Amino acid sequence: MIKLSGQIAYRRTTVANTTLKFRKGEIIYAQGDPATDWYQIISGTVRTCLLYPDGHRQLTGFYYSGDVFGIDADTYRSSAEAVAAAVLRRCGRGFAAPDTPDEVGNASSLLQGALSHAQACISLLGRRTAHERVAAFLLATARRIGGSNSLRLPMTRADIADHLALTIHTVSRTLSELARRGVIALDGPQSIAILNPAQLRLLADGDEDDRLGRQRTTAAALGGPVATSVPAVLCGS
Amino acid sequence: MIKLSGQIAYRRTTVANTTLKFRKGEIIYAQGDPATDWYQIISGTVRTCLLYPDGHRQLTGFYYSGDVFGIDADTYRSSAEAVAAAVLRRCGRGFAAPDTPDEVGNASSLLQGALSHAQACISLLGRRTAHERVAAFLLATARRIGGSNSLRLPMTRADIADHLALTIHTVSRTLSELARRGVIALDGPQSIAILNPAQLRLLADGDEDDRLGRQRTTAAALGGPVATSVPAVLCGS
DNA sequence: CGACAGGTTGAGTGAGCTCAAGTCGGGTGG
DNA sequence: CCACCCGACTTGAGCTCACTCAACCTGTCG
Repeated sequence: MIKLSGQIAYRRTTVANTTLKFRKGEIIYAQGDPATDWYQIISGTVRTCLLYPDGHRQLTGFYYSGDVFGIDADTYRSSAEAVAAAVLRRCGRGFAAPDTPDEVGNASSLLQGALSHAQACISLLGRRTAHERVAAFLLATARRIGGSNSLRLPMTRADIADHLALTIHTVSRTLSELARRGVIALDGPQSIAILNPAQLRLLADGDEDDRLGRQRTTAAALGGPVATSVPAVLCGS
Repeated sequence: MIKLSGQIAYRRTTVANTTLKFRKGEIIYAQGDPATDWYQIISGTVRTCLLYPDGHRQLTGFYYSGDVFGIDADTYRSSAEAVAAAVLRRCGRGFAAPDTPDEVGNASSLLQGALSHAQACISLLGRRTAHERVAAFLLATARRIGGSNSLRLPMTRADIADHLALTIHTVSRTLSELARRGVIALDGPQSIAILNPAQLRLLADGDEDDRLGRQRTTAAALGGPVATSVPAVLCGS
């Protein structure tokens, strides 16, 4: 087990901050459960997913070492499952109280983090083509867990597909094609090296000029995070 | 509900809570601006949108009378624009401070609301077909601004399309088909009556059995979360 | 070894995109 | 008042990208 040998100066919260272990695939909490606790990942990977009546699921995020998840108001809006074996710290209902200025942060910053995560998910889904989504996903994942340019994906193709609202076939095909084009290299299904980050960024931003002759006004495709000084197009009137 | 600890009890709220008017199409704040204020809608409609480098946009939400928007940590992650003429109350940077227990609520509940909004957006985008998205959008909008079963959409088809990640053509076609099927009635582009809410709900939940002979295993909709055994029956229409 | 889960790849199909008219209504000017 | 324009919307025709169906490969585990 993990020993928290004095790294935290002094813990005064008598709320049980227990350490839990989950095996691959285990459910941490289910959609609809009362949202009593939130969790911080000590090691491993966790996914949160929305389940629909028709059986399909939408993964709303992957969480890695250090991340916090399970921030919900009343009941959990999504379920959480271990993608790979995970060690978690469960923090009992402290999040609703706006103190805990130490450690991971207070209620507002936790919620901000959750909001940020949700908006990242929207960005992924808003991108339209499979190439854009996969490229954006790879970049986001690499930024989070990538050592230099290689990363080991802890999740399956099905997880990626349900995260990007694609099928596993399309995810697999798209990765294969990126590898064929030399943008990435696949060393087994889980191990990916990003050979051409710039190209991948172009793809993620919707620039597909290389694939088709389709010209877009990507002249200013420079990596400005936002800017988009908005040419003429703005909503009329 | 939420306990405020004494240490942050007081903080003067002399910040200007000003009332502002915006004309149709006017920008309230831009993506990337420092997020100093949040807003409450007194009247009118507002949309928030993410802008991508390639020019396309993802509307992350529509906000109506009483709603609050502009909750962001550091800088605005999306821009906000008036869909129709809007009167807003601007609330200066109070949101970062966990007080303001009066009026619309404190920081945590505002953030919860924003999070809830974001997750609704994810649900819309995660659903797959155009029919599902449009049906879900209509239901959500009717729940929010619908008097009984008729509603007047303040936004254009382009707004709806950018919200659902579809084209205006597909939105228009889908609405026309729903009208043709008698699920809704169109009285001009903006005025919609929901004639068959149950049917619309079925469509929104991914049940399209009525449209095609396509059988889904919806009989056991409560089955395993994944499974996908799919007994290859009746799939070749 | 066989069974099975995860992954890849090919062939064919169709939902939604693109391109292209055409309609409708409101505003403006002659 | 009508002619004209323009923006919003609708609708048709064709195409394409991602889904479906299907086969096969690979590695792991009992």
